[in-house]
Amino acid sequence: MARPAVFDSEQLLDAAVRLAASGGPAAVTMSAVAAEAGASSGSVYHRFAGRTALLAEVWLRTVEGFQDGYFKALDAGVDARQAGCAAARYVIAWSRAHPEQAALLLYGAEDFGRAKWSEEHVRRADRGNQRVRATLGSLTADLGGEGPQAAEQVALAVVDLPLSLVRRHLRGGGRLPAHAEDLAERCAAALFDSLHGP
Amino acid sequence: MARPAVFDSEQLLDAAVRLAASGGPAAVTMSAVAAEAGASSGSVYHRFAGRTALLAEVWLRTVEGFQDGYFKALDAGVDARQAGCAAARYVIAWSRAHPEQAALLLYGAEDFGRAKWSEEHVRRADRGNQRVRATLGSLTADLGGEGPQAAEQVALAVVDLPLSLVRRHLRGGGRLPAHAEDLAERCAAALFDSLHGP
DNA sequence: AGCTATATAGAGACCTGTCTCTAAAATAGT
DNA sequence: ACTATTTTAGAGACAGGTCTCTATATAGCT
Repeated sequence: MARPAVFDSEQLLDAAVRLAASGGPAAVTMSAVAAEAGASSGSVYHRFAGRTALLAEVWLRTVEGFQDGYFKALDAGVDARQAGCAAARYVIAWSRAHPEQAALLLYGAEDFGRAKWSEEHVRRADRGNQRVRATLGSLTADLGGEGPQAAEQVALAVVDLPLSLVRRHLRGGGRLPAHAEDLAERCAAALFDSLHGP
Repeated sequence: MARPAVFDSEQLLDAAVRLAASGGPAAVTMSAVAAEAGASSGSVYHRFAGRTALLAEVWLRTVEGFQDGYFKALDAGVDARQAGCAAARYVIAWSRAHPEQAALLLYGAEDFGRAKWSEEHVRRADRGNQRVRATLGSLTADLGGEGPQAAEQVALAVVDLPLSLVRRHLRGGGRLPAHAEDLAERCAAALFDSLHGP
């Protein structure tokens, strides 16, 4: 009943991911995305209300894709310590499997223009953040940690520290070494143990 | 013998720091710096060859300013463990004292256009990186760590982890809480101890 | 006062990116 | 074939940034 689409949103977002991975959020312009996907600028504007919306979509799709597996990894372990270690490993494994998307994750929502996002996009971002906060809060409790400092230490162990490891290797075009998962897990475990230890 | 300068490079770089802190490297445009410093664009071009050079200078001045105290902190301790802890604390303390410059440090040289820098600027950056690598290498050895994984773990403890803590609080406009130094030191110590421990 | 060396002001050419708008293309159902 | 609907192509107005260039200002020295 109508002309079939040649370019769908996913294709254009894929192009945006490639651009952001190699040149940062600033490289994601409407015309660059069009060129990267082999489309015209009109096609990009047909799918996205403007650059602000495109940046929000590419960020949210990436973060939500990452979080999907992240929560599964956290649920898998038999005890809290194993769950936390699995989460730390997952950050590395996912980044190894999706290096371009991982490069996106090393930026923040602010770098993708969060200040200009629509309410709907902000809500989607907040929902994800809220879910992470809640999950890490109960992980902290299960690990025997108490107070905001303990929660922060756990967040560092299972989010920031693995991401730092990714940043250290992906910035500069390299790949993640084979031992990265082990290193992330060892560091996370050390931080878990120091929650009560001496 | 000549007209005295109204705007010197430092003033303009200070303006660039303020812009980068609030809007990221993308906000550091020649005209924005001129406006922020109350100068004309001509004055900015008189001091810097172009936007590429300005970005390189503001990044390098910030990093080198940070590293000055960082090396001193690493030298101060009586043993390697204390030196490492002092370094971790220093990252937090410096960021607390210089929140705008700290916001810069959360980006990378790539975000400041490293790919387009002059050879001279690249050399300056490499020199600093090299010095950090060497210092952390001997710190790792003094801590009894062996191999590239140990060096990486030490770097995570005394550079990336404290910076993650800073990122976690400064992104979103907040301030560093009072306990941040203690938290950074505790985490660093835990990572040092897991170098040999079980 | 005139000269020289340096600094600033700001106009304007050029480029790139955003976004709007119109025309054309393509398909399923009638 | 015709129509309704959706999609694409791409021209062009507009905004903002980079960089060049010229005119002007200000100090010390003679």
